[in-house]
Amino acid sequence: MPELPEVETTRRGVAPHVVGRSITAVEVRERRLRWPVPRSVDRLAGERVVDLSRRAKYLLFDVGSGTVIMHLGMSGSLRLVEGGAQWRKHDHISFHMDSGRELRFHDPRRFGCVLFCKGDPGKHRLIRDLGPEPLSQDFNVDYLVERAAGKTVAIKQFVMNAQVVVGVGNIYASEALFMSGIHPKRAAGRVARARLGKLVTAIREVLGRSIEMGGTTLRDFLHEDGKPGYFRQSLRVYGREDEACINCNATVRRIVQNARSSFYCPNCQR
DNA sequence: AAAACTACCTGAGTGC
DNA sequence: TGCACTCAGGTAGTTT
Repeated sequence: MPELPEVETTRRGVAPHVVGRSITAVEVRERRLRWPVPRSVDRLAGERVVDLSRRAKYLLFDVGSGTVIMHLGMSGSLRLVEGGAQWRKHDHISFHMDSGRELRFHDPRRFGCVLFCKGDPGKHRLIRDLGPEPLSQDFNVDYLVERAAGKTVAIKQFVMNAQVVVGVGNIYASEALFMSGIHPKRAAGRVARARLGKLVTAIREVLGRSIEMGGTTLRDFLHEDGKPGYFRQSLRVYGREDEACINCNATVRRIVQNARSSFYCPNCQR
């Protein structure tokens, strides 16, 4: 369940080991990810990784001739291993680097993807219609007010819509709505401007703080093992059904929206 | 056009 | 101990 902070943490952890290095070989052992891994990925041997950036939860490996577009889905992870290291169950792809190490793509549920895009990745179908990055200046109250106007969709689903803003997954949506005192079922168009402002701040804060925590607990990605879980301990409502609200002591509730659990305080969130 | 629903997948957890 | 079952969740694509 990598949310945006984990993807960013992964990017920062992996970048020093791949940017500026050449790929010497690519091994694809399991092609059946969200979409089949194209043969163009196998042919990346000899390419140099010029940059590793992120757009939404997509990792973008700029290799000069194009861009590897990677998504970790629900259960994906990247790990650097010594050359020739044992393949683990669910290791699907290995990028051999000229450092002698290998970058392994691991994804038990195979919801992730590894694609190759020639030309501008910003024009790729997966990228082109995405909303602003939550930590950018483009994501602000004026923008959100404009997008929410007249919308009857629940605010929770609205903020999880990647065409509105990227990187707000199920957990952070619950957290941000709690922090801004908005009921998850409230129609997006019926949230007052001031509270949309609070929501912008809350999303920024919760994502920003998690990225910082990821930074401080950053594994070295050479001996990565297990889940970081660096936000688990600081969740305010998510997963706390039937427990006392940390603000008012009322009982935290869980409802299901679009087949996703939403946690909220019926007293603090209206 | 917008909203609702479906498919994809495996590991963890639960109940019998 | 083991089987059968449910749940979790990102997101593109399809249906209503």
